[in-house]
Amino acid sequence: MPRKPEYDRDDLIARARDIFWRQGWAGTSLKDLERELKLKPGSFYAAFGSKDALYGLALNRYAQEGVARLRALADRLGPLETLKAQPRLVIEASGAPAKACMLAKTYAELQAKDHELAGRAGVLMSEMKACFADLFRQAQDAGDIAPNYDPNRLATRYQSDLLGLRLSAERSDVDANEIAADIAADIDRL
Amino acid sequence: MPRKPEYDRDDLIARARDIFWRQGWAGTSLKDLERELKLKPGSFYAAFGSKDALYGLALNRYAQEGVARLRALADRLGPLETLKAQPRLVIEASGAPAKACMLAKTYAELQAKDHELAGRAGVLMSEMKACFADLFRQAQDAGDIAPNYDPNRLATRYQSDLLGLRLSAERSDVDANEIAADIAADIDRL
DNA sequence: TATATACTTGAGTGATCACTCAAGAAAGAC
DNA sequence: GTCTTTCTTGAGTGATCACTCAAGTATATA
Repeated sequence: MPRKPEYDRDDLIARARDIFWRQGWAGTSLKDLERELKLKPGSFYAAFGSKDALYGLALNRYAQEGVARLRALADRLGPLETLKAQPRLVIEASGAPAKACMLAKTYAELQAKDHELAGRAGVLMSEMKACFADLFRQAQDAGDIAPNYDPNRLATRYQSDLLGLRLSAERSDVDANEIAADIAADIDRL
Repeated sequence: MPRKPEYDRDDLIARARDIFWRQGWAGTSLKDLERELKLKPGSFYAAFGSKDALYGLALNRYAQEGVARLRALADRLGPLETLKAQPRLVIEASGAPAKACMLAKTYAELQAKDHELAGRAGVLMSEMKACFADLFRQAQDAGDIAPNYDPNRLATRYQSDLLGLRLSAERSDVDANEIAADIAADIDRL
């Protein structure tokens, strides 16, 4: 009997993710969202409940797609080449609204407030770290990386490097391609 | 003839820096500042003009003290040992209000808005990068680092690594000491 | 002591914040 | 067509934002 919504919910979440990713949590007002999503306040709150709830959905979507992209890459290239390619790919992503990692930006912005979304971002970063550790482990099993390294430690350092790289890539006075190449070169020395 | 202010301006700037550093630009309200600095709005605006102006002073102070600390360290340890010690020191700093770099947090938060303070943060990061490049150059001149490396490129990568390290150090699921040790170990391999 | 000068105080400004809700519009079920 | 259900609309909520300003207070100089 009911009427169907005029919007595509998944599409709205993806668009919201891009806005939040670029502008941050405090930097994005409901006015911004209403304008970009073409939703009046009533529809917005009927659909998502709150700004924070939508941010949470956007964050999950961001992380989920990141993991999916990494796994797809690993299926094509194998673990070692994936780890070597990721730094370059992550700063090339031409359609992305920002170079820096949305999880890191969220964590940095909201952690001091003990905001629930910071906790969520932390968990998602941890899951991403686990993905990297898996790849390092697989590369080790394949004999591409010396067996004396601890894959968890490698993953921790690798993720830290990626966070730095992606933040640096936002700067105009930094050649992020050089950093990406140097990170990839480090993988080869393991 | 006039009356003297009851506050120590330098001390207020340092305290404001700590608040901004921890909570960010949007995350710090004038109420926060008035409470922590024990200043009524009238005194605040007479002293600093605006929230942004005080943030600018705090940012300059942050960068200036960072450079001073690095130079002092270099005088004691020499360039190579300074570069090796810095990662550990920067995440140890027990009195600091946050592990992450205030310049990076400012840049990440405000760059999308084209805020003047983001530009300032970028310039200050660039100056810091130049300091690192100087140290790499000096270490090269001293024969501690092979001469075929480009000190500017080393500095870019090093700063990127430090940004990642300092962001990672805010996370409870990451052992930042391991990352710091690994960054220092990288210096030794040059 | 008298005066000039600046500092302190805090109520109050308009703007914007996230969010609500009642009324109107649209579409499937009958 | 009629009814029921949901979606859309947008004016309006109280709270908080950065900021102002006039009145009161303290102090160094004359």
